[in-house]
Amino acid sequence: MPEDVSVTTDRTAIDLRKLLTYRLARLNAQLNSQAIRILKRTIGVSLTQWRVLVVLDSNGDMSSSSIVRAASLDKGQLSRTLKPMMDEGLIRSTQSQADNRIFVLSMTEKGRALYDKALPEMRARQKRLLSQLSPDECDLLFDMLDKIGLAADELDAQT
Amino acid sequence: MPEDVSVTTDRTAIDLRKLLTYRLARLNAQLNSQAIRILKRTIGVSLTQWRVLVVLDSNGDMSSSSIVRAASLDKGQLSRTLKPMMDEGLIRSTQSQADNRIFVLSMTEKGRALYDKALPEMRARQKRLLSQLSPDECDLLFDMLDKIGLAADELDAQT
DNA sequence: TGAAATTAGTTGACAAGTCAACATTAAAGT
DNA sequence: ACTTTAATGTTGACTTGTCAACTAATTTCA
Repeated sequence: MPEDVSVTTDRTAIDLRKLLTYRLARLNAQLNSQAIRILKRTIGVSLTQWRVLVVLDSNGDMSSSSIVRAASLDKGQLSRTLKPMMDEGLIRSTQSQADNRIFVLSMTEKGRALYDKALPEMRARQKRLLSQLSPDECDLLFDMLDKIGLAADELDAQT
Repeated sequence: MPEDVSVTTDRTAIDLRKLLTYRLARLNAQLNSQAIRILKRTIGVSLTQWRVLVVLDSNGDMSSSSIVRAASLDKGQLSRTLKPMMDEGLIRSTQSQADNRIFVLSMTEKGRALYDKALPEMRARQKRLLSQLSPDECDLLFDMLDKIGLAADELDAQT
């Protein structure tokens, strides 16, 4: 393996690793690709498709726009995600009688079967990822993520 | 504002908010778009371009592949990122005499000027994002991010 | 030395994420 | 009632991220 070609002495990546946003981006990319790999292998759905199923399972039948709000997805992205899911019979859409703009989405039996098939591994993974943290640390982590998000909101508000 | 159309009672987003990977994805997206907005407004560079400048500043002149390693970027993505930066004179590339495959990249005066212009706001932002955390909590946060990343590595290794 | 393996960097192909325009329908305000 | 405003969901355009193929240069090692 050849030496890194650095004109200065090598302070490699020290600074970057102290940058919160960079660290989060890296970790997120790592976790994303892991989830994508697992989902592809076990039930052949995309991560976004999986998140739709999670939302439908935890919130019950709901409209596109409700999913957009619940999962903070882009509505265009969601619209395009749903199409193949309906084609493959994972979800079903029924137009609301009360509001003709709205289509209520629900999991089909096939959708639920796939969901249930991948759920154990996905749950185990979440647990495993947090396994090196004490329950207290875990709570604190979620707290801190909240605080950081709020701090970001405030920054936006000021500008 | 119309009511959410949910057939079941509304357990909205409770489950999703407890999912680590989902939370990280959300926060990351939020921070990303904030950084992109700031960089566009202040000096008109993309986030990836900015990260290249950060790496070059902290590590000194270095090759593409060193940047790839330091910042965990895709080498294709980096190659395409560098092109417009050279066109606009933010960085300069010199072929290594020792190894003809390697082009050593360095910031130009113009590149450094832009970097210095945005740096205060970007630094202030990082600080601000962490301002609601005590120094201890902050250290713990980085620790936990490390642990989660390692746990993910182990999961990958087992499969 | 010289064949095989490795590395640097570019390019193409494609998936995922973001933003804005649009038609349709419903809600709000006068 | 009716004009204005806002919400739903689809689509197009564009950016970013990811993976793999490829050429050229270098290293490894028999």
